Amino acid sequence: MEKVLTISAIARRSGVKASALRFYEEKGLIASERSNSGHRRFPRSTLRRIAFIVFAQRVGLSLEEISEELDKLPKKRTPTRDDWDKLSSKWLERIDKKIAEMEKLRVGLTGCIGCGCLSVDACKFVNPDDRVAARGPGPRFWV
Amino acid sequence: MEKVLTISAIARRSGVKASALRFYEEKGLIASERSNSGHRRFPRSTLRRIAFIVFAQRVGLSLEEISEELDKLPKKRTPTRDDWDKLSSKWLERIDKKIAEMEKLRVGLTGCIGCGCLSVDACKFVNPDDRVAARGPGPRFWV
DNA sequence: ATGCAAGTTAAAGTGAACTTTAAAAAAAGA
DNA sequence: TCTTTTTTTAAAGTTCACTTTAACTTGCAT
Repeated sequence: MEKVLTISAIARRSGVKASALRFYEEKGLIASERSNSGHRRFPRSTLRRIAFIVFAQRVGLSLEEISEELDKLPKKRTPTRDDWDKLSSKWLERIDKKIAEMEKLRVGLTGCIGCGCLSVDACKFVNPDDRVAARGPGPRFWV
Repeated sequence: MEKVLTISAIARRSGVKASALRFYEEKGLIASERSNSGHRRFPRSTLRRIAFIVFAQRVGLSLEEISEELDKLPKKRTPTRDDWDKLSSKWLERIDKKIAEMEKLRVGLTGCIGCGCLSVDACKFVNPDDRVAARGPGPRFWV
């Protein structure tokens, strides 16, 4: 069991492509030392970090948000299970919020089918006020 | 109450920007006649169509999927409430699937906190097999 | 020694869903 | 009539999360 891992070893064990790992490093989400020849050497703890990233993405966090979360981990020592647990607690909120939103859509949909109100004027689920405002250019996401 | 609406009227009533409406028309999601001078004139039924689009997006359908759904509407006559209801039934499935996925993440998260297994090797929620394969370049989405 | 796999970088490309820009024409209000 | 607002088009720009490409250097096995 090696102490450090190459990029392909990390990729194989995490299921995240090497190109994505380089991208994450560029964004500061993970870090590596270099071998004499300049090749990346990742500490084993990187695997847990990547697990966090992947899970957080599924929960709906953007890489920027994930980055902010990861910045809360202690820098001087290897994060303990407790450190990780603290970050994850935020996910429950997020997950519950997502579930709640879907439930709301579900109720809205049933309601709209029931009353036939699927129109911009009447249906509060398609109402502008109910949607998030676009921030800047690019795709608009409906939280 | 006018029979046809200008693009700004549609934008105001739907909360969807004129630029997005033009984009939707380009993609064939909505259609318009033209005035003598070449200005768009949308039939009132466009509002309902846009309501459908916005709602469907919140449920998680892509514009392409939405386009396919809209193509199922009758072309010869104005769609009835029944026509719309048929399309919406697909949403319930989709919503329930989304809710189920979040519940799964929730259970997984609780489990991972409980057993401290948030690692790539042990946790089935961050396991590669559990994730969708990337199809082509671009962002990867975890269904 | 030779050859191939694996690693490096910077820069450009990708896909979705739009937005912005620019230049010109038409409609509406004072 | 004059001015302001609205609308038109085509083309280029934007964001996110990566991937691909190209040109090169290293590592490892034969």
